[in-house]
Amino acid sequence: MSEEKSLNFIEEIVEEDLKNGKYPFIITRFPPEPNGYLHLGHASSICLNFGLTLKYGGYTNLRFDDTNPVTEETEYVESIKEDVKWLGFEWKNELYASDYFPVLYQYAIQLIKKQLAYVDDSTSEEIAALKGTPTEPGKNSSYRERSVEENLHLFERMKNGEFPDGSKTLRAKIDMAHPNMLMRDPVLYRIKHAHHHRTGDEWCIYPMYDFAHGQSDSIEKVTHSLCTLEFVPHRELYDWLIEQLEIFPSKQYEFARRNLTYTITSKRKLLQLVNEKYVDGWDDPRMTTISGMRRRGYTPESIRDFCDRIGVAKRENLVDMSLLEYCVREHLNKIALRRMAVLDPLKLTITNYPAGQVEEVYSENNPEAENGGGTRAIPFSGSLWIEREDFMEVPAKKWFRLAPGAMVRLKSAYIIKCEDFIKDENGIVTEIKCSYIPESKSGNDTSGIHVKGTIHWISAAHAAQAEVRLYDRLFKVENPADEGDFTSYINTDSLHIISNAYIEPSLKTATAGEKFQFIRKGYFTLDKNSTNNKPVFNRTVTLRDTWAKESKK
RNA sequence: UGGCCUAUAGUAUAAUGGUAGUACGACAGAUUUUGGUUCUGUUUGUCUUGGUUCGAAUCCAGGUAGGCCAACCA
Repeated sequence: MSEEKSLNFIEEIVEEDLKNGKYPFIITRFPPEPNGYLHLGHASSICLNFGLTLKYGGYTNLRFDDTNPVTEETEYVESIKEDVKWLGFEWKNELYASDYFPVLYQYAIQLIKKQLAYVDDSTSEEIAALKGTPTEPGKNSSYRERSVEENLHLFERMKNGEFPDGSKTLRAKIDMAHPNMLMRDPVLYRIKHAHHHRTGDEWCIYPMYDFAHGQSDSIEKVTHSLCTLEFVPHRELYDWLIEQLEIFPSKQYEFARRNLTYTITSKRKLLQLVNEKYVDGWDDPRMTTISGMRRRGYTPESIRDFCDRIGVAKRENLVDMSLLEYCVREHLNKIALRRMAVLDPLKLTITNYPAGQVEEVYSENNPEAENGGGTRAIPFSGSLWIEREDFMEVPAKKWFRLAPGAMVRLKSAYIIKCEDFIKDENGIVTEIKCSYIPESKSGNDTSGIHVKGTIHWISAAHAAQAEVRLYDRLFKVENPADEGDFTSYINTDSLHIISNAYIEPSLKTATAGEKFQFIRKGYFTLDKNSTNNKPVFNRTVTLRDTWAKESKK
């Protein structure tokens, strides 16, 4: 069991830093901006950051990067905390970049005094115009050479609320001809007379990401500050600010964000789906948000396993959804209780079963568990519901379910033979008539008959009703974020509601979030929309279906 | 006419100058009272051209392809 798993490039850096004594232990942080719900991409980052300190010793902070009051809300803070906890991780400290506003303000004053920052009266258009382009150098702002005293004075007045939004900024004084656009006198502070979710109206100037993130890392003595690839060009500025401020040298390392086929992992786009009502809220089970996946029936274990399997690297990627499905099936197969549910009912009558007779049959709760996870009693009678798709009037090749004259076993009960079937005037089959073999009862079958097919069923008189929600992929194309308007790729058929499925009686006492395998149909969980009269089940994922493949040939 | 990042089966990820491996997928078979699970097998790969070396996926150089950078977003 001691096989060595190879290290990803970040683990290699950490091991090296630990080995040569650069740090006695490591500190990481997970730094979400509270402007949306967490999604699968964040899960990857969470597993990385927390996983690292769990593995190597140290701790991880949860730090909200709340420097832009206009997009941030307490609701998001709460959902983020819930999701991180649910995924199974514990942060050392709950922190906010906004806690550092006073320190950050002092840092800015330090820069001004070192003549490394200045107050600029340019409009954002003017700043953009002087910025140059990636291939042409920018030009100095005419406010660039203000004196230290004047800058200090103006910056204080900015803080005091003497200027309207957008009228002034504090900029770092670096190099307008720098090949890295981010080094061309980046804006450090902007004026926003906006209410902040934590500091209220205390501040009307707010630091930009670049003047908050690295400094927050440094204040917390974060050793390894992990972020995604689009921040690579920011690293130079990150290091420059830390160096000029002469503060703890946190180091930034970048990894590639994960993309998943047939979905999007962009907070902005997910917000759009919510706002434009393509889905029913952030926790819609079709969303790859953590809360959506939780509601859909995914387990934290399966998500962590997925993140572990896809690993961490620096190249562009588009991970196959089938891997995620594999992970959740693997876990659910071990833990989900087996139950029977008929989603598309067809009446079946056993003609030689004593009229009015009811008996109990026993079925194991989980064949993967020890002793089958125990058994439960299921009422059986001569009048049943079966799945419509389990009968074929003209059987296909290799078909081994019900067909005229064919035999199948009713799961955990008897072997039956199809004797006849009834159609209505439209040619729709309305009822199957079968005979059963009394000696074939599960557990003490003395019939000597072997059948290939086993189907699930529900006794009509004992059936409970449920709503079942079947989900399909939200997008029709593998990479909806690739080009064009992603909303044009939305699969308009991603939710199929079955309002009157039949479920076995034991399912009536299911509790929210409980995991089930509806035999032969897939994994399901009880939705929060359930009522006492009508449970609602979400399909997490189907079972692998080799027959579906076979029948397409 | 810039800077930076990246390139290994269909997908994701190893191999850290010395036998190109693993997982998912696909395909075939065995087992099965779930066409599930489990088990076995098969399949497919180092972007390109040079160079260094006894030996290169790995080091070097030039190409090519993809990505990121011109918010008072993060």
